[in-house]
Amino acid sequence: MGQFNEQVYEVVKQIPPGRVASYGQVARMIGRPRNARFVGFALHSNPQPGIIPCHRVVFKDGSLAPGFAFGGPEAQRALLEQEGIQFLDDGRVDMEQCCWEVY
DNA sequence: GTCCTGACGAGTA
DNA sequence: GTACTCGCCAGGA
Repeated sequence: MGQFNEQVYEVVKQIPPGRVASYGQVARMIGRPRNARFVGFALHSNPQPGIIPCHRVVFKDGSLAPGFAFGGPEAQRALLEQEGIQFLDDGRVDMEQCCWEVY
């Protein structure tokens, strides 16, 4: 595996509870602003169970991929709600309040 | 070994 | 405002 995936995991692992990050944001953090695609692909390809909170990585819009792998979008929504993430009426994450800020 | 596809995002037409 | 294309890397067939 290339370091790209490792970097992705490293960043995603650092997302604190109650916060979400977009694929593009993660991609930008690892120095690959155009690799947002592969951020999601990396998580899909090699999700370390219990280490990588994939559910905290969402679209820039705040919504998730159509074919999620947790067991349905409902499962993810439940997980995010448990962490205190607020959902909009559209069923999207409130990126305005929950977007992960890098220190 | 080569070709194709894949959890995105931003720009252009 | 909507639709389409390009960019980028890695893994599977």
